[in-house]
Amino acid sequence: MKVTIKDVAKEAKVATSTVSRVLSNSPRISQDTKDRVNEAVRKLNYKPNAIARSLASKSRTRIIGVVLPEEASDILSNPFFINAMKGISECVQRKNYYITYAFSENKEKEIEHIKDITNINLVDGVILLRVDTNDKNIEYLKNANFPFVVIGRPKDTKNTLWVDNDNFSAMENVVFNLIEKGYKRIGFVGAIKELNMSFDRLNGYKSALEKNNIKYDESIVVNKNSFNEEEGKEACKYLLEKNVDAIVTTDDLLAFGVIDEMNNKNKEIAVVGFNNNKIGEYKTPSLSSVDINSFELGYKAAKLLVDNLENTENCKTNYIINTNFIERDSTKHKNIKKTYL
Amino acid sequence: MKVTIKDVAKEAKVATSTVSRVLSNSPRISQDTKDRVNEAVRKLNYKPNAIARSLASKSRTRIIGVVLPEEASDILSNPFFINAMKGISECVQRKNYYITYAFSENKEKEIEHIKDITNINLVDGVILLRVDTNDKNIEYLKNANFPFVVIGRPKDTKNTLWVDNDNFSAMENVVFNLIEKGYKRIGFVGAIKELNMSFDRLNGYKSALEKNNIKYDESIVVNKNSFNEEEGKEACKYLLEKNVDAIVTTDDLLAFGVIDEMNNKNKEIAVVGFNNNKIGEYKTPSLSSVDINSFELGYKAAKLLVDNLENTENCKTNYIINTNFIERDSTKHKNIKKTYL
DNA sequence: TTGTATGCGTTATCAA
DNA sequence: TTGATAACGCATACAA
Repeated sequence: MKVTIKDVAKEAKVATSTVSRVLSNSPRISQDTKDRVNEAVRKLNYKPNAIARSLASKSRTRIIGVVLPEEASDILSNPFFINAMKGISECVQRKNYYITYAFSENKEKEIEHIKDITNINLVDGVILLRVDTNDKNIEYLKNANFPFVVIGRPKDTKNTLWVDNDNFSAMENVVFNLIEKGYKRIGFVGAIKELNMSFDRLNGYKSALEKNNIKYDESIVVNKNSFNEEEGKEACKYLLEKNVDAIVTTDDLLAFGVIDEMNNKNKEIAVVGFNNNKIGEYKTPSLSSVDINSFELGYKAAKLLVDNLENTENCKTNYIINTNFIERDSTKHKNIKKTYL
Repeated sequence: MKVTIKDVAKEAKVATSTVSRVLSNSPRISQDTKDRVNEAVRKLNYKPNAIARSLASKSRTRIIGVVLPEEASDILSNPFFINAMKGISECVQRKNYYITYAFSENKEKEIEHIKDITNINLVDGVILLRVDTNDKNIEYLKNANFPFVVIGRPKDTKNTLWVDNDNFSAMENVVFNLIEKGYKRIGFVGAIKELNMSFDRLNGYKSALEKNNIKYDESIVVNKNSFNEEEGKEACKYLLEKNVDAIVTTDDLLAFGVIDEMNNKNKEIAVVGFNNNKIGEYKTPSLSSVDINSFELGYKAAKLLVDNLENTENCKTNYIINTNFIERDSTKHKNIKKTYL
């Protein structure tokens, strides 16, 4: 039979409430009883029942729900998700919390799952790994007044907990870099405009051009419907006809397609991706990419949520995570000369 | 305020116990009250509190603990883990269960985590994603008499729930295939002998040789300490000196290293990996690999556990999952002629 | 500083 | 077929 707080109380010859207080480090307690109780705890190998504890303390389960977005294919090939989850896991363990998660087939199942885990009081808070411009999940959680944090910049930045890269600057920086290297006509390939991330990266692109007195040319900006190689190929085919000498993308998968098509057509242009996917190292040429520090994004998201859960006042409400531009062969062409500048 | 069973009882003008019975589909209940209660449930949008329910029903939380093994690097590059988790997630959702997991830094933290989640009654059962020949986790769970299932073949196959590929046959099949193609001298590269998987695959290799009257040569069997490219390179360097014309490995990461070294030395031998890592498609030559159906492994593991949790009698105690040998360029050499046979 | 009593939201037991 | 009421294991307000 499981050993309960009653057994410990009996063993230490105190009341259960005293045991409870010792375990929660209540200040008003004598060293003597503290020792006796701890001794009994050790002797009986007592572990508090998490469920009962949650119930008594008003449904604090110390469980965080992680919502994985529905794009199944992404999860496989995009290192963001797995790294973000590692970051979440790391933080959560430090704080003695737990994670629950589920893969959802589609957006409906996704929100059903959120409704489920929040309604039945399974989780204390929720982490959303992605945000749409018009995010139903956020809307629901806000309405239900349920604690949550999003990775990505939400519409309402003031009343939401969020963690994000500075996607604007990250892309601006990439384009600056290319311009410095001498690239003249830089195409843009994005996907899923609805994501704020897409929006920000496009604006970073525009800004870099503007600051370098290059006219923004809508005809070399392509927006696709999803992040995959096929879409990248199509975009590249189109852009090569427009005589670009470089293509920046908002995701490595798009960039992979771009590289394939470029090789196919025997062209040599600069290509940049986002997320620093491992596969990029194996491409020919190896792909230059922006590392978004997924681990850190996850870690800080979890931290933000837990801090706010435990400390209702004066907590931070967001973090901005640094990005790193990892340069590889796809942006190192010898035929481009600095003297062009 | 949250709506509880009391509110529903009041609304439907019945006792809380009646509401509870309706919700759990108790047979002895009149259609009339059933309707009234269901109506009240809908009207108030009542959702039972999972925590309270767990407590009252003797700590059945409907949460399954998934234990990710400590090799951090693996988790990133080995599609097995993420696919297995998708399988688990899929099954668990169908059965209305939940998952909790944590990444562990090392074996000690791993078992600490298991002790934690089992002791505090957070989970009803545990899924282990990997098994050592002398597995401390299994030992602990068995001793504690806590329900669990392992992916991989445990020592005590009779008293343990387990799901595994037929690793013996999978490797035997690969080697048979190579021999049929005309390869004469096939080297073997494995890692972490302690894993039963390693043991089985090596035996499959031996068996195929034997059945083809090829003498087993220990000098072309290499066992490394971990699954990574560097180890693969070293093994390849060694084996090339032994004049092998093919190398089978127990993991794609090892095979990647083999390919790199082989290209480095400008040799052309056959190479085979395991796990069907996406990156293998991008290698030159693209890597032939054994797909172990990770999704199915995870799915069946979860199914086995839940079935046994709910149905203490006459359940299955293991599943064998099929493998598929995916042939790519690394085993299609034109200079090897069938006539050699 | 410690003990008593009550409640958290269910399910289970026992009567009715 | 239903209703009261006692667990489930712990935390906490209140009393001592």
